[in-house]
This record gives sequence, C-alpha cells and structure tokens, in this order.
Amino acid sequence: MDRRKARSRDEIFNAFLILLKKKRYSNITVKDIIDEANVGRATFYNHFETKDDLLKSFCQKLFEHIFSPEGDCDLPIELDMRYTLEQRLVHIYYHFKKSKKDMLSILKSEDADIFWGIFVPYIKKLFEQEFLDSDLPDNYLVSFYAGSFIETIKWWLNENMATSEKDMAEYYIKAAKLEEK
Amino acid sequence: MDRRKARSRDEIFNAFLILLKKKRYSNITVKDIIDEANVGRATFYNHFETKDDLLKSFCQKLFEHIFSPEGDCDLPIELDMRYTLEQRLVHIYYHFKKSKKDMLSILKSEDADIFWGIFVPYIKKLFEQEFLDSDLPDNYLVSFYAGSFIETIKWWLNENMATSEKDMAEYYIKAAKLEEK
DNA sequence: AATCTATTGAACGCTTCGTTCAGTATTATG
DNA sequence: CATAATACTGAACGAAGCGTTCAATAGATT
Repeated sequence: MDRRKARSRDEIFNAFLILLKKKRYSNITVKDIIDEANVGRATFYNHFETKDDLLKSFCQKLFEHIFSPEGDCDLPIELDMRYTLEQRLVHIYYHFKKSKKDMLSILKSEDADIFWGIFVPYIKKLFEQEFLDSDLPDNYLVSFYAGSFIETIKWWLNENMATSEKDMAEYYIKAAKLEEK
Repeated sequence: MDRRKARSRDEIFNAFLILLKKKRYSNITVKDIIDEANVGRATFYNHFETKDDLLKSFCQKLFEHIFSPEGDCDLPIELDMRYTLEQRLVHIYYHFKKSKKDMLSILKSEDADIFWGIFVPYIKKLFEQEFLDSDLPDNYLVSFYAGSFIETIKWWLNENMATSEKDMAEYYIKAAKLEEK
C-alpha cells in the first residue's frame, strides 16, 4: 500500500483515539477528526465512508488485536498457554488491562454501548466451543456466558481494574460455577 | 395536567413507536415524528428537549411498566406471586412477551444497544437483593447475573420468543446453576 | 366570561454532512 | 531519472437537521 495512504489512515485513527478520550463519540465531528489528524476533508472521505465506518474499522482493529489467537502477543509464557478456559479468560483480561488507558476512555464513555455492541460477537466466539454437554440450547448458553462475561468486564472497568487478571478469571469461574469437578 | 398537553404527548409517543417499527432510531428525524404525530414543531420542543430526551422518556415509560411491582398487572394469579426468583423471572418474561410486537421491533433494531443500555439498571435492581451469601463482591455478582439475563433475553427475541416464559426461567436457573438446595 | 396555557407553522441562523474539482505533492515503476 | 499513477489539499457547494422565536389561534380551567 502507498505509504501516504497508510500514513493518513494512521493519523486518522490516532486523532480519533485522542478525541475519544476528550469527548463522547456522538459529539465528535468529522471536522474535529481532520483537524486533529492534520488531514484534508477529502482525504477523510477517501478512506472512510462515514464517521460510523471509521468507528467500525477502529473497533475491528482494536478487538482483532485482543483476540488474535497467537502472534504479536507478549504475554508472560505461563499465561500464554491458553488451553483451559481459565487461561483463555486470563488472556483476554490481560489484553484489556494492557490497553487500559485506551479501553477505559472508550468503554466507559457515554456512547460505550456502540463499542460493546461490536464487541459481543468476538466474545461469543470465545465461548462457542465450550459447554456442548448441556441439555440447554447451545446458543442459549453462548449468550448466557457472553453476557455475563461482558457485564463483569464493565464492572472491572468501573473498579478501575483493581482486581488482577487471575482473580478476575477465578471470580468468573466461581460465579458461573464452572469448577472442573 | 391540561388535556391538550397529555394528548400531544401521547401522539408523540405513539408516532415514535410507529416510526421505530419502520426505521432505526438514528435515522428518525424530528420532522418525521411531528409529521407522524400531526403536531407542530414548536409543540415537540415544548415537550422534549431533544430526540434523545424523547427516547429516554419513552424507555422509562416502557420499562417502568414492565418492572412495576404490582398494580395494573393482569398476570394469571399463579404467576403473580413473585416470591421466588423463578417466579420473578417469569414475571419479567411475561411482560416482555406481552409487549412482544413493540419489543421485537425496538430491541432487535440496529440501534438496539441504546435501548438495552437504558434497560440494564432496571435488571440490576432485580438482582440486587439476591446472592448476598457469596464471597465474591456483591456488585460483581449483580453484573454477572444482569449481563447473562439480558443477553439471554436477546437470544429469546432472536428465536421469536418461541420458548415459554416458564421454560425461560428454568433455562436461566439451570444455566446459572441456581437450583434451590 | 375571563384568564391562563398549549398549539401552530413559517422563518431564521447555525452546524454538520458528504461531494466536487482543479491544483499540488508524493510514490511506485520501468 | 523520467513518467505515470496515486494521494492529498482545501475551498466551495447544496442538502439536511437542528433548536429557537414569535405572533396568531384555539382550547382548557375556574
């Protein structure tokens, strides 16, 4: 890809993040973004169709990084073997905490619902292969666990992530009563 | 209250509901609303500060009705004694199903996140007095249960509410492993 | 009957949107 | 290096919505 294009894209993403820390999504205008990014108006619309389109790309980038199965993950080794559910949970929590400063401002904003909405499918994927031994409908359980997981992450954010990742995973498994026998 | 005022208010709420069934919230303009409601522009702004303000009032009315502890509730008697958690759950499910046609169009829309966001505090109140016997933080559990409850209601809506209220309550208690004893 | 209150709808200024275009700068390529 | 292709610029534009104002009208309340 053309260097210029990549650069502009980065600038816009960057500006968007900076603005999200200052004000809520719905109050950010395209003019705000291009001013902060030092980019022409036409350039913005050359990259993204609308502001919502930018949001979507932005979240995808953010979440894909968090949920990337391997790759550029600098997790301590013992946390990186995500075989048990607990370990996989810790992995997610870890990434959340790592992006704490970004996450906090985005996911606690007044418009946070928009972000969480985009977040849900990723979480569901996390639970999809589990819990097939129940007599409840599969999708029901996926919804059940995804919902509780997300809402407890919100709790975590509101507590300023004071609880450790390991404790969070323990909490979750205890609350959901998922102890391996 | 002046009859005229009440009437205008009703007309606006009504028009809003009709429009919500046709298009997503963010695409509804104030002009749409006043046209549908047959009401002057100034009248709208005499009642509500903004479109968001209308949404808020609208949801409050909707949810307060659902969560009203007693009163104008025509539930079959055996469902109306909401002493156990199960019975209280059934009560909520019942009201959801009763407002099915409204709920479906609103809560499955693309902007549904906005509505669910307003919905969460009500659900949390439902769980607040429960589960104080755990060694997990109280608020953590409230978040846990509220999150799973809401997400499973979404599942229910997506299945067109094919499952009965009683089964839904059973599902929930089973998934959360809340069997008494 | 007299007073108070709500509705009306056109008009206004303002903000934001998304597009266009001609001119300029940067990059990839051969 | 020369050339073609691509990207950026920024002003300008029309369209859409917003929220407000006001004088005139109609309806409630006592």
